[in-house]
Amino acid sequence: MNYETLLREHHLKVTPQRLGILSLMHTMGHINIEELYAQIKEQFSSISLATLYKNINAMVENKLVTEVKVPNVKSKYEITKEPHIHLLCSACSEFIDLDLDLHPLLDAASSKSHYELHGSCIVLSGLCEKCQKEL
Amino acid sequence: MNYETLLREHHLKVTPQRLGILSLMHTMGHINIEELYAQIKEQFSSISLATLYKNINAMVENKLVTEVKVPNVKSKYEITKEPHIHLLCSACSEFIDLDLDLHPLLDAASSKSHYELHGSCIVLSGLCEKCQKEL
DNA sequence: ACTTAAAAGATAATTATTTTCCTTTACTAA
DNA sequence: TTAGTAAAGGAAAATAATTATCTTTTAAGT
Repeated sequence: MNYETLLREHHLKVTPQRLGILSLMHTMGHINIEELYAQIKEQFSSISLATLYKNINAMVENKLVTEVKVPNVKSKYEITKEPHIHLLCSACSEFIDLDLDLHPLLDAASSKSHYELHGSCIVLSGLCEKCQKEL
Repeated sequence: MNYETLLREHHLKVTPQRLGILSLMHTMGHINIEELYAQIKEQFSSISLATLYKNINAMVENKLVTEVKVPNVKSKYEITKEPHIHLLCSACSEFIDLDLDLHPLLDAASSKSHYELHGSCIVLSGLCEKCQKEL
């Protein structure tokens, strides 16, 4: 993925900090501000938290980045991709992404057999494969 | 609805403040802390915001109340009911509730013809009937 | 290179939420 | 019904999260 053109396409100036943020977001998948700040500081030791917020906000406004809000977990951010479902593992708080063609999943959710509906939001909580095995 | 038994069933002490909160939540539907505080103060002029938070949190933990988190809008709370979809009107920020049998809606969302997918969360944004007509 | 608008960084300010501590109240069981 | 107790309420302070302000630096077009 070319982050430089990605920024340009979204009418955002290209800066080293922004390239770093996008690169991290890409490799880490869903990431929250805290984690992102800890990581980015290894590259840009003097980066300000305000800068991070300003950039994230700018990117979210331009829909380059998407904010994922779910109950009990800090907002996570990801580079915008095709519409999809975030299945939240209730054990390790990792997301598993599923595409929108989720009819069997929805059925499972409403019957509460395998997946638990987390709150009344349609974001579903369940155990990821990793955690499933550890039970 | 009997709020007293509702509280007892969820192992929460019955207090006038809690009855007031539940009553407001029931009549107002989805409501955020700010609105709730403004309303509840008319009944309990000396109620503390901390009390409100403590009660909401207790009720959410006991799943008596559900928190609905969506992008760009303050968290709203509702008395827990059957799993359902919150369709957020992008004009007036009201919710329209839909049951989980939403296959045609999902199709519409993914084709982006009628409903707009809001972020990557499956909570959908669109115009409610009221706003739809005003366009 | 020069110019300019925007971004970065530091810090302060705001806003949102939680904690603390003391008083009051709901519930239990005698 | 009332005495005891654990929990709830209220006020204020503390903490956490986010945004605004201001000055310096930098990206990008001429």
